[in-house]
Amino acid sequence: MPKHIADSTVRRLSLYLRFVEEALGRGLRTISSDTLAALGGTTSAQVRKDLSSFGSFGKRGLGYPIPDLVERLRDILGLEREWRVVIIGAGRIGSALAHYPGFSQHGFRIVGVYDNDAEKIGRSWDGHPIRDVAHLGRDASREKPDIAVLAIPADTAQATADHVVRAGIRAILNFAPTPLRVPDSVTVKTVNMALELEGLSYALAHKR
Amino acid sequence: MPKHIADSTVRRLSLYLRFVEEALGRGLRTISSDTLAALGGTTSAQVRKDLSSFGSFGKRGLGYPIPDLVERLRDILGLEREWRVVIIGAGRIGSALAHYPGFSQHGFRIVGVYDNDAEKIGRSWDGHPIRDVAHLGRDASREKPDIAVLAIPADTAQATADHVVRAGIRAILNFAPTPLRVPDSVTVKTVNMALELEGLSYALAHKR
DNA sequence: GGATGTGAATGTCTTCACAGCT
DNA sequence: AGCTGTGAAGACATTCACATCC
Repeated sequence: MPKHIADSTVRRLSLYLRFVEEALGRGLRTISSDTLAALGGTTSAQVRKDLSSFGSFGKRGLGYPIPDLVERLRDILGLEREWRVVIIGAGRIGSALAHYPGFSQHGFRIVGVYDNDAEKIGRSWDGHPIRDVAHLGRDASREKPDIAVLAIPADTAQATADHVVRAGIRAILNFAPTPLRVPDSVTVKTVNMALELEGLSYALAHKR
Repeated sequence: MPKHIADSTVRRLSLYLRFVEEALGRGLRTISSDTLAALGGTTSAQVRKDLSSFGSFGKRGLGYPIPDLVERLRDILGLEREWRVVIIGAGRIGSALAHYPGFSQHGFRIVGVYDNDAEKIGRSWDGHPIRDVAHLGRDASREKPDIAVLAIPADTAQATADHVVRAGIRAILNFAPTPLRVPDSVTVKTVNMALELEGLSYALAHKR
């Protein structure tokens, strides 16, 4: 097991897991790096490198045994346990995420929903009471959330992230269109839809 | 102007644009690679490399003139013109995107909303009538959309993407949690929230 | 002096190609 | 024969460091 696994590798492992789970559901017994590569839009060498980072459990001449592979990938990705998630920003994005297929399926459980809008606080949101974000620290010491989803505007994102970090939460999924500064002990993934759109705009503007 | 600009570079350019626009709004005149690097979470050398790919328009000893930089970046990213967007899948994700600040601000205009659910077709969605996705080809020849946003489940995503490609649309923003196969002439960006969450899960599971 | 622009060095990720196991 | 596992090569991206210019 190497010191460090690249982000891009982890993303591919998640993809493989999805395909392998599907193959498992169809009752298949083994799957080859070639097949996984075709499904995941990569190459067989890449698949083998990715998987061999964590030990060799494929069978030469046959491929990877599917039940083993599912278990191994779920284990590597930390999906054998349940992660406790708070959503900060009771708006459309958080709602979309909460309804994402695979959110609860893959062990992500919403344990709290927060907002800073007095109009919203106290109301119900997809079955969860909306709490005041000012109480996050107090609640967190009791409920020990693992992940905070920031679904709020850019201008309050950094302050809220600081708040989240102080509450002892060590992972942030950031939908605010701005990078966040956090200590090394905290992991952030930013999903910036504006960047994706502008990437498409760039491609359209420059493509022959 | 080099043959090819990396995706990661384009993403950073989008970020820089956001910061420079903000600086412009505050009436600043120039901005240094150091300042941009701090805002964007990168290094000054990286900023200079990124910008110099498109010619040199910084002033040594001063930094980059902000109005020029805004214009140049908007031009590079293709944001001087309006892009016509269709949203396929009249659900929460599409709705969240449509309300994203900067969507219309940055020249992305929704020209059609589609679904395949007979219950939804004909209803109104954020002021747009929901149309039958079966009519996309016919509509597209008239309305010439540039970008299709796929906000639909994984199992129909590839077939819908094929449909979109046949309709002559050359850019896809894919929120379905699966990679898409499209011809080289079509650009796809996939936003897979499950992958981001699992990336956090991985980090939490492995961090000391 | 202060900040850019850029070749060279470094670091990281991907692809190749083939030995080795089943 | 078929397919994995993996060093070595190659491609790509980032960082360094310094000459260059305002």
